[in-house]
Amino acid sequence: MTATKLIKPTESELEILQILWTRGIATVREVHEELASTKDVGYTTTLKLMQIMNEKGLVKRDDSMRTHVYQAAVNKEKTQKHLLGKMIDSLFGGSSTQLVIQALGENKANPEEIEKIQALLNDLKKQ
Amino acid sequence: MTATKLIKPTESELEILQILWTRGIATVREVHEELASTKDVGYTTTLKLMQIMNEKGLVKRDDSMRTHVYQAAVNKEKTQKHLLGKMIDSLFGGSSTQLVIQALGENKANPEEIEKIQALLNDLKKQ
DNA sequence: TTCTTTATACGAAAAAGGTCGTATATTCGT
DNA sequence: ACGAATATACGACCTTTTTCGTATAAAGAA
Repeated sequence: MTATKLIKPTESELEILQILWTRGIATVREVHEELASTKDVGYTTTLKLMQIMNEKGLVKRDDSMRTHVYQAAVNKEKTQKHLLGKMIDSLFGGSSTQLVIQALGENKANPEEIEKIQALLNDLKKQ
Repeated sequence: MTATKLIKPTESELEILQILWTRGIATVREVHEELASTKDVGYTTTLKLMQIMNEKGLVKRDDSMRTHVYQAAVNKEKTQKHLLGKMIDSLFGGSSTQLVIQALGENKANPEEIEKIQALLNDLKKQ
């Protein structure tokens, strides 16, 4: 199965993608240790998950060595945008602004990032 | 099972909640017709789903009549915030600002709503 | 009244996700 | 060389979610 576009990663798959996006490349062992520091899970579970992700095309792997080396095969920003879009549709009636308001409402954003958002908004207004 | 707090509704449950949040109250038939306009699903499927949601405490129903009348039992904004928080953690490394930037980046926000967001940001900065 | 339509209840099975045990192969240390 | 450690493959199983068929009761039409 070759993922041409727009697969929705599951929760567990997302955890693994996070790690791969950060590290660039990693072995199953490395991914697993990082996962295991947070939650209680067996090594073969992580292995199996990554094998499935490979079949789905979410990750690529170099299996020329005994220890396979994995990397993400899907783009981080694209994936974020895709999932975000789904959430906007299913939870916010299609209004991204509504989501933004909600996100800003509760959470603590630091001043520096607020500046960044304001600059972005100014750009949007000009168009 | 009485849902005091923080259940994560499934995709399908969210679709139904959407409808109930919009309409206020609705029968299974009404919910089903609205669902069926979008996707291909049987009546008893919708019924079952709503029965389960009732058990979970996601909806309440008045069954004093032969045709039961349902309404959402969970608050819309709370649910949005909850799910949003999960997504921020799992997809944006805990940074709500990152999510906001991503959401604003792609999508078309109308000028009026941009104003609203800017006002909100100004408030945040003052604190 | 009797047939048809429309409700709910309920069980069961299909689908999807996640978990792990076990088999087997390779590498490493001594 | 050989036992221990470490790798992948793979099947099986358990939950949760989604789907629907069938039974049964109430209401409506004729």
